[in-house]
Amino acid sequence: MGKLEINKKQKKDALLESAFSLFTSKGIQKTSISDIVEKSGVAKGTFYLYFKDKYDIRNMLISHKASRLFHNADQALMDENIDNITERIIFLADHIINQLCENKVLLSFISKNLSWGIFKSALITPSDDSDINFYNIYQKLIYNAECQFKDPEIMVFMLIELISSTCYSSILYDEPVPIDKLKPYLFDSIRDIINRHKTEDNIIND
Amino acid sequence: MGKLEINKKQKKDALLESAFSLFTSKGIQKTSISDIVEKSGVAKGTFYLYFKDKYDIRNMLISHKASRLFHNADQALMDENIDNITERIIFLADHIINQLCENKVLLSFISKNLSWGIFKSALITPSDDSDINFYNIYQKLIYNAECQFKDPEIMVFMLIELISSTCYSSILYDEPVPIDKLKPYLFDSIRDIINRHKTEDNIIND
Amino acid sequence: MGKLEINKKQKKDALLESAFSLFTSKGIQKTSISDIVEKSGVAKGTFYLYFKDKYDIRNMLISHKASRLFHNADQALMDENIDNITERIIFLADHIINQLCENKVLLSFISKNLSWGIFKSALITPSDDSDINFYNIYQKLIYNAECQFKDPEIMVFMLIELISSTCYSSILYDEPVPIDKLKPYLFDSIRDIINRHKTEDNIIND
Amino acid sequence: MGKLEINKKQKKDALLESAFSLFTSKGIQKTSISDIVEKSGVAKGTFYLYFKDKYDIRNMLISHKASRLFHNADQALMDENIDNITERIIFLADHIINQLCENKVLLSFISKNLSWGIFKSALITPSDDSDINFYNIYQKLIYNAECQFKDPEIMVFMLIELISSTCYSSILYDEPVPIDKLKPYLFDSIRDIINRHKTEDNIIND
DNA sequence: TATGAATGAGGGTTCATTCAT
DNA sequence: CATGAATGAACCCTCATTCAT
Repeated sequence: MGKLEINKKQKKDALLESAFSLFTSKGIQKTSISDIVEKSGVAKGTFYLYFKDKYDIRNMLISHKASRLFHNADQALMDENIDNITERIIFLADHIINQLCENKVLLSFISKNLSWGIFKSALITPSDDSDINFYNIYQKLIYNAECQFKDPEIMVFMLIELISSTCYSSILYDEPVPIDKLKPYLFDSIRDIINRHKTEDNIIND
Repeated sequence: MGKLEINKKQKKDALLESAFSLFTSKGIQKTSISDIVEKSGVAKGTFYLYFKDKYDIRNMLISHKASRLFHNADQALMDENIDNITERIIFLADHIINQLCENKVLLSFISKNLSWGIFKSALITPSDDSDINFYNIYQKLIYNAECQFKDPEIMVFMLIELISSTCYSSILYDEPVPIDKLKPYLFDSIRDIINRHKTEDNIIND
Repeated sequence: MGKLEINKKQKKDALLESAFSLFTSKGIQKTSISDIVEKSGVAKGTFYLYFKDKYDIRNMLISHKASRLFHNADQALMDENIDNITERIIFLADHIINQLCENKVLLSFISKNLSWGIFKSALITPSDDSDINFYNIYQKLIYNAECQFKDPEIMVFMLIELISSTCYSSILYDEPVPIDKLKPYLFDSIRDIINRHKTEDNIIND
Repeated sequence: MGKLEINKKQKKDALLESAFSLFTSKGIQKTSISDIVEKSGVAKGTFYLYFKDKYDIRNMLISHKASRLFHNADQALMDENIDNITERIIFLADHIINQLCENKVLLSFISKNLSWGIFKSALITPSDDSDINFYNIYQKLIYNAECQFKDPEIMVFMLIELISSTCYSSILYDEPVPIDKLKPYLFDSIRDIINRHKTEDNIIND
């Protein structure tokens, strides 16, 4: 990579990092492009060399940050030896929840956006610097499962919506209870949802 | 109520209705106070006699509109004769979902805001023109139930988060499936969540 | 007129005068709205209370200034006693040319714009503060003439285009000759054009 | 011409052609140097190796395009056998008008600029790639005429101003009438102007 | 010669808020 | 109470120009 290319990457990364920092500290609406370039130490025009507008940089950030969450969880799953699909999903959920507990600003940033719409648009399209995306993980899980599902897409949809919306309030505000108190109930519901989608000859009582 | 007071109420109502219409048609961010007062036919300064800013009027609207949803569902429930608490909750959920299907702009307005945080701030505080609020309905349901629950607040929290976040995508975008296809799965999950919270001596198989 | 209305008129007039001064001294392209409001001593937002943009204020100025030119010439014509339509037109042309000689910045401002297109859009629509417009003068001239014309609109068109485009260069740059040297030729051509449009039974040798 | 010189000429020509295309399609004001270099497929800095700024390239274009108009008309005139100076001028005017009718974007580009000022600065100075210029044609016409003129420069000035300003409106907007309806009147006026400039012993009645 | 990333001043425009009427 | 003209800071974005490569 030439000197110039390194310089460009540094500029873009500086803008992404500054934007993330500002978005999470003062909110997207209150963050201006002036704020971002000032924090990045580049000129205003430089922003427009790399991004269309504020929402362009936001989408890139969400895509990037969210795919990292899933990638990390998936990596950790590989080190475990869990043969049960239900427990594999629980493991992934738990791992992601734990990452979000450690990184609350990230949670508040992607939180409400980490729902179904974003999966289709952001996670399927691989981010610049890696081949990881949510669909690889999803397919590996479902197709390698020891049992069959009916409407697996609905199942995943319900899991993601339930997990993301309950965790947001619980992790960030301890409302209605802290995440550790919520988890048992949440994992029970995850199991219920999965079981409801198993085809009849595979029902496993847990 | 004197002529002057009626006049004041008319102005405030006009502002609320105009704001709702604009918020739902062009979004809150893109709606300016100029827009609101112009549509209301009042002067700009008048806005500040009734509301602090744009977000003040938004909160009043959410509170008002959401409590109407629950109130309508509760009224309809009274006409039915359902003795089973689980099915009473299902009935309420179904009724609210149907209202939102009929009124998609309302859904997109309160949608993501119709989560736990808003209940505490908006629904508990009774709105100006009625005594209805969510807590009345909640208490009537839980305390008159034929069985006992452990952690009922967590149960309600999970129900609301699951319902509101899945319906948003399903009703508005038919993603991942239209609401009619989602409902069976959703109601099953609601039943599961409720059953998980019943104290052991009350378990009812459904 | 209330105090407030006087104040408003003063603001608008200040903006118009400042804009005219700047347009004529540094050109329309180089004049910014910041320049105009600064010279007017009003806030930037105030500009947008009265005008849509820079070209809106330009059009108002052209319309206003051009109609004044014709009005002045027409007033002067009334004091004369010229019964010949050709010489009445020459008198008007001469008077307007003289006004433009006295006011070269005005010439350079409306100059190239003072052509056919502008008559239709700007001069027919009466300006705010007077009923004068070009069409009144035009009709008075043509319909009260002692003779008839074929295609009078083409005649007026050719006269205006010839006069305005030749005077621009001659008055402002003495190119190819100063206006006083040009006038005899110009007036001869005006007479020729008018004669060409007289219906046959009215030809007057001059 | 070396390979390098050919390359340079290609770059400059690409810039000129791109600029002309953009100037005529979106206007000079709205065309940026970025637009020009992008369309040309050269780098931004390269523009400044050949032109000072946007107005520099515009002037070169006007000069080049206008001289082609006159050159074409003059070439066509040579194929004719018109011994009358008046009709030779009419022929040239007609030919140029016809070229402009065929190429309205060219008309709108040079239109209002095709007046006296531009002849001195643009047409007298021969363009890079040809010896043609307006003054050759002018001198050939006047000095080879079968009669003498007084103030021939004023005559040409008036002809050009009359023709260019009336044609602009008539060809582009059919205002006040389409060019075909205007031509008879215009050519009559051209004849009148020429006749007025003939020295007395040469007057030809037409 | 040629490049194109970087600049940053300056453009037009919006709009929440104030306050004299 | 109600008005709406006035404000002016702040916004986003463009683009001519430079200069290290």
